[in-house]
Amino acid sequence: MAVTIEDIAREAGVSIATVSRVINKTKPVSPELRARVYQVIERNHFKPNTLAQGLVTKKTNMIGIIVPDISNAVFGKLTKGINSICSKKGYTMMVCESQGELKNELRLLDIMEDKQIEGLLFAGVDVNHTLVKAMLEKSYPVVLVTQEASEDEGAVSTVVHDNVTAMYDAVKFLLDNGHQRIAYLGGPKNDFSSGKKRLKGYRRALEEVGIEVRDSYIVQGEFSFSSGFEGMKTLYEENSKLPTAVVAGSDVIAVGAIQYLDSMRMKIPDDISIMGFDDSDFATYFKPELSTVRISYFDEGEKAARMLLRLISGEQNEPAVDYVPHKIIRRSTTKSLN
Amino acid sequence: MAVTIEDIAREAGVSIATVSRVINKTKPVSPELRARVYQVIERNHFKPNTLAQGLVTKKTNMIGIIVPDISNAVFGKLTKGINSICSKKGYTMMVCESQGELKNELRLLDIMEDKQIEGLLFAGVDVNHTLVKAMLEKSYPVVLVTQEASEDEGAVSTVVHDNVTAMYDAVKFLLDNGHQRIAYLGGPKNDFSSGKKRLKGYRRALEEVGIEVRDSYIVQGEFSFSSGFEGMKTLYEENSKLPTAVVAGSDVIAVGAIQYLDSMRMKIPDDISIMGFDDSDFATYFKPELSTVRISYFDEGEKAARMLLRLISGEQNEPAVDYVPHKIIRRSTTKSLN
DNA sequence: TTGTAAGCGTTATCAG
DNA sequence: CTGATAACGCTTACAA
Repeated sequence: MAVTIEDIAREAGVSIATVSRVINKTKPVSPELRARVYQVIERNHFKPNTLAQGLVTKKTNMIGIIVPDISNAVFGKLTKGINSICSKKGYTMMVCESQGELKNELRLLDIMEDKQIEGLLFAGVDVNHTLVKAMLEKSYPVVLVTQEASEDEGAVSTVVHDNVTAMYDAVKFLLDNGHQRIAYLGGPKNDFSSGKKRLKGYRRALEEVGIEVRDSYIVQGEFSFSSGFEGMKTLYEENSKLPTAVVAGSDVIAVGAIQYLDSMRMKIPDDISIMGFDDSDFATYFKPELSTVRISYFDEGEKAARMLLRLISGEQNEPAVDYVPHKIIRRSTTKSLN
Repeated sequence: MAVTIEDIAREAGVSIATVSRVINKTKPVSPELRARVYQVIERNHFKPNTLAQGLVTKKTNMIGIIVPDISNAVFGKLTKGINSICSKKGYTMMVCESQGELKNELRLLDIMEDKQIEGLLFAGVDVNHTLVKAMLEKSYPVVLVTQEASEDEGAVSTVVHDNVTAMYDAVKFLLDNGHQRIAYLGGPKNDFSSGKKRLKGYRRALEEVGIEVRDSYIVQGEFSFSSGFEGMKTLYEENSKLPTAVVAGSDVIAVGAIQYLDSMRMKIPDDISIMGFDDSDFATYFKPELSTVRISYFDEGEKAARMLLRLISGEQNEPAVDYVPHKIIRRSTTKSLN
């Protein structure tokens, strides 16, 4: 069906070796032959079969990406960042969705191996020992992105933002603005980096200034609007003494909380301050605009992709950890009490 | 390095053909041998090299996806829908970003061919003759999704929502609610399905009831917040007689428009009604909640993937066009004048 | 039911 | 500089 290197060789009156050489510029070929071969290639729209190439060279120019949820904006940005640098280097991405379930993640790790990817970018929810072990056994290098490993720390390369410090800074910001009663409305308990770590940052900031962290001020749920709404409801109903500010585990959660407060006729930020996390696109779509901590997932994707490429090329050999900066964005859902 | 079929054969004391047979269940193998082979496979974690397999069988179990913007929520949903059915059937997705530029689209079409994908899902911006021609020349079947071809209609399979009717229905909804002066705040002029077609629906609805469509009520831009903001500004400043309602080409545009009106102290929906398009996640995140026309991009992705699989399996041979339904969602940014 | 061997489309080694 | 030819890892007639 498709035209092969052999067809070209025959038509150009040379050996397939020569054709291969002009394609890959791997060894000198006389100008005349080269020209002749190029002609025939053009005329026939010849494109080498990458499967055959990969079979012998072990280079497939494909990298894999595993994310929990393809349609989630965070992973969309991340993937875009990854793509921006990979496509530039001639790599194509195979992207898969794990739903954040270990079973799927393990299966995809295998599938990726079958497909002979050259490297993998992995965004997980809880990268535990089982997962790390499986990754280490694979034939390709992997870099964790967005989530560091929860066990076997440092065993596999990682590019993340510092969740502990990011949330610490958010709380600190509120503290500096005179807030004392600050609640935490976070994501899943079992989410290592975006759940546990952020909560840790919250705790640390409070403890550092000697404020007691009360359990009734901590609500964990999902990274969703409805979870933010319900969580805020819980906070509202279970605390006779309401917090003056709440830090949310994500912008969507923050917005859900705002809507609940709105339904209770609470004014933001006058009655209560709300701080988001991520700086999603929609953070400035409505009034009051959301104060939040900005994470550039696009940059994170780029950085991770660069590291993976270094690992693939052998330019880098040891696992490394790289951090992407975050930034507190003060907008209109937070108010100073000073 | 990796263990091959030959290693397995040797260790199990059978021929590689036998191993191949037990792997693919392609021909009967005696129970004893089968068991023995399975054992060895398990013990060595053997996984056949899919490149080698693909080279001979022409089946790579990979499909391609080309979208203008990976991080755009619409395409995120679409991709998720595609993935949901493809992964179920054992297909893996290669996803690429075209930025909506013809040059890139053409290049990616080629790359996909190199990679030996079995089929392609294509989301474009203007699928013109050049593009259609290129697609038809490829070795794989393609189905257009989200965008029908702007030329050579019907030449390549398509799964879309009916943009003309969807926008027609939106305007009709407003008309039925007593609005007479309705403006259009749309996407790019050069976007065939989401731009031109929607505008066409707008015109048709108005003309049908004998309302003159005035140019000053039509503003086209980008599918972005700022474009919605600026577009609304233009509408506001260039019309002494303001519209009582505006239909937007997307929810983001609508939200940008709302923010401009808000800055002008206009009340929504009392002073002016706004209708979005897409029914994005954030449509209900803030008050007033956005009235819009719902398109289920996830379903669209699923439907398109199913069609592609049918094309691949040969179950379907002729190009077909399939429509996904839309639905008017009345929420709080539109008001009845009746 | 099992094995042998001829591809699949390239690259790469080794002579020439 | 150029050409045979042996891999690469697997499937699939064709024989046995």
